[in-house]
Amino acid sequence: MRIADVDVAAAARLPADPSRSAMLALLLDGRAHPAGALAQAAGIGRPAASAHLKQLVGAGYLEVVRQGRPRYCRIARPEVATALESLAAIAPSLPVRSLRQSSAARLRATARTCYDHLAGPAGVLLHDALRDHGQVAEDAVTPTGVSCFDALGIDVDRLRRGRRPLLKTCLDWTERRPHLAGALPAALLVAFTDRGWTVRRTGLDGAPNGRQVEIDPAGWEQLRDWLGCSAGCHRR
Amino acid sequence: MRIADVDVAAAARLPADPSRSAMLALLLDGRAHPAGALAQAAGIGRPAASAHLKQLVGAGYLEVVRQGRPRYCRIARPEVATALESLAAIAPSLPVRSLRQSSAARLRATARTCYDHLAGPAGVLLHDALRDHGQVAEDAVTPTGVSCFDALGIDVDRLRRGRRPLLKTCLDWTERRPHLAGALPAALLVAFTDRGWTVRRTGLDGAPNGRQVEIDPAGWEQLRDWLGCSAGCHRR
DNA sequence: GGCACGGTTCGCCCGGTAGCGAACCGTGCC
DNA sequence: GGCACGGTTCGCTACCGGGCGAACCGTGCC
Repeated sequence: MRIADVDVAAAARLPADPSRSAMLALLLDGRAHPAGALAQAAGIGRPAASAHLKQLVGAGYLEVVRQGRPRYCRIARPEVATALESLAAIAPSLPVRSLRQSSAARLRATARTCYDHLAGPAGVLLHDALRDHGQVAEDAVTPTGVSCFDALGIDVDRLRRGRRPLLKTCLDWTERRPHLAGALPAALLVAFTDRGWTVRRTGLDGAPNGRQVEIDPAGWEQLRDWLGCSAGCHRR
Repeated sequence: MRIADVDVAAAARLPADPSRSAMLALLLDGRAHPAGALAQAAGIGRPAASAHLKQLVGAGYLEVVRQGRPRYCRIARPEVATALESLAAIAPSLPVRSLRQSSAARLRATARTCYDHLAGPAGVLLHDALRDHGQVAEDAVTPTGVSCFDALGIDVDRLRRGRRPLLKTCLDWTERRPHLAGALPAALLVAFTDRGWTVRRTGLDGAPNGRQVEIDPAGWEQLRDWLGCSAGCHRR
């Protein structure tokens, strides 16, 4: 491949836009993100983000994975990541970096919600702990689990009577590992929030979507304590 | 260096323009080129090329070397070349490639003129041969050289009486090695052209600058024969 | 000194394109 | 079926930025 035979300008045009490069920078973690999150990261509206993603997918930079309702995008080929990183090597440093922005990024890294239940690292940790300690087995709640959740004020039998599935395994696209969805995880998030372990946010950029969850260090410790306690429930 | 801390969009903006990427592609040979040649390669006017080069130099992509009147530009850091090559790896192939364009590139690679004398690979070859074989020594023509050039119909003594320096060593920026400039090399180019070894072109893009020189394979062979003959002049 | 040439600056035009709001669509949930 | 939500399409506006012509500048040559 000779440099004169390819259209370098076309390749550079896509990351040359600040909105697209912000999306790509977020996607450089190798994980898949929904279009809405990418729009939020770029600071633009959904229509604009949709147009950008259309271009990026059309150029073969990104690929789309369907997982439930939303569309998840991730970097399609390692060459794309390589090109972005080599561009970063000659890129000037960003002049200012707001505290709000950096704290938002840190927040996003530790906890988020998937609709109405805990996802992200905390969601995966919850999934692993409940499965390891026997409260959950094969997408079902075990008898030990019922009593353990009852201690948090959750009536598993009542949830089981509802139309919503009690428990589903959902692949977490920010962690690429499974977390738990369904009526029980939703109730667990409510229980965690009631106890102040997790706090609903109004949105990273002030938008009132209320889908973000904050776990401060103290809450994180208490949540992990409960997960350890749940192990005790099992042994008991 | 974290990807979120640098302005990837700013880095990609420069090669995203077709004119700039054409210049950069030409400069990827690692050699220095004058601004006019870069404008020609990009197919734009001098003012536009000047503005582009100003941006590329300001961003640290290129550096400027002064050599006589014109300004020569070359890639400043290897990281820039790396970034361009990694962009080329994900770039789409150019749809069409005109025969005229490719033949022009091939032509530029083998021969060109520096104002009125032979430069490029042929100019360097000429410099090396004349110096090796004793027609030229220390920017002066030797007695053996005088008789040898006389065989081509060149009156060295007459040239010596002119105001223009007979011989100067000039660093060839496309070869990064010295070639010969001055009244004698200019007369040599005329002699070569009279014999049909070299042919003046009207310009790569049809512009009537008449500065480009073509050497077809037959002419190249004859020129090399004469350079070998000039060695005989020395031994004689 | 005069000329020629490469390069630069300035002012203007114009095309490409990102952005938004509004409306629409499809899907999952209840 | 109805609702809610994520995503898309459409139409429009506005801005950024590249291109040119004209004029100017500096330098090398004669």
